[in-house]
Amino acid sequence: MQPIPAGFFQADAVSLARRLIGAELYVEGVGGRIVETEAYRADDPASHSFRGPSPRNRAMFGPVGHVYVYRSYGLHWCLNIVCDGASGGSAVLLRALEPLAGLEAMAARRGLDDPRRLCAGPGRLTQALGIDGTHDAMPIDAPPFAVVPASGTHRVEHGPRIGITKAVDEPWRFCLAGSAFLSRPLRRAPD
DNA sequence: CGTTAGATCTCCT
DNA sequence: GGAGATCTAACGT
Repeated sequence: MQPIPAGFFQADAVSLARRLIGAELYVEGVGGRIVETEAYRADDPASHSFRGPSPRNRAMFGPVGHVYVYRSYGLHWCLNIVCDGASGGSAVLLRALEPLAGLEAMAARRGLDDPRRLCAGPGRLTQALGIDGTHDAMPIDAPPFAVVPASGTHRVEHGPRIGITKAVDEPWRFCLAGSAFLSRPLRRAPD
């Protein structure tokens, strides 16, 4: 696996969210292709960082290229990559993977074996890869994590984010066009 | 197909 | 006290 280019994560959340589509993510060799992301900017009312640092979100104000892992609705974990470190508070949420390696480990952790449902959603993705709060603030370009940049050509579509109640119209959800591994179909803007 | 309730963490008012 | 970047099972159509 080739290393991540220097400065890969040194970008604003929206451009990194787009660039991560088609890249690959592995944890202890288990993972696959990133097919769905969402951008959360520092000045974004929907972002956990909007009201400043707290014990939970402190990783969002730490080094670029580290992860922010938080507990969602009391029982799920969600994985973000911190970016745009100048002022802090900006990150990309990883929402879905196309499983490529370690399918058996994922199935065991998830309690099901349908590849389409193993990593189709932020909580499912972390469960399948064995990610929890112990990973919070770790660098994503070092073990147990590994990221491989996208290669070749592919089409990226974007639309509104999911599950939020603020800034609902910002089209900062990015998906690999035609992927069968999304958490939900993309709601496209009318022509 | 669709909608709903319940799991119970972290932060804000 | 209540909302939230979620998911699952259960139930109605």
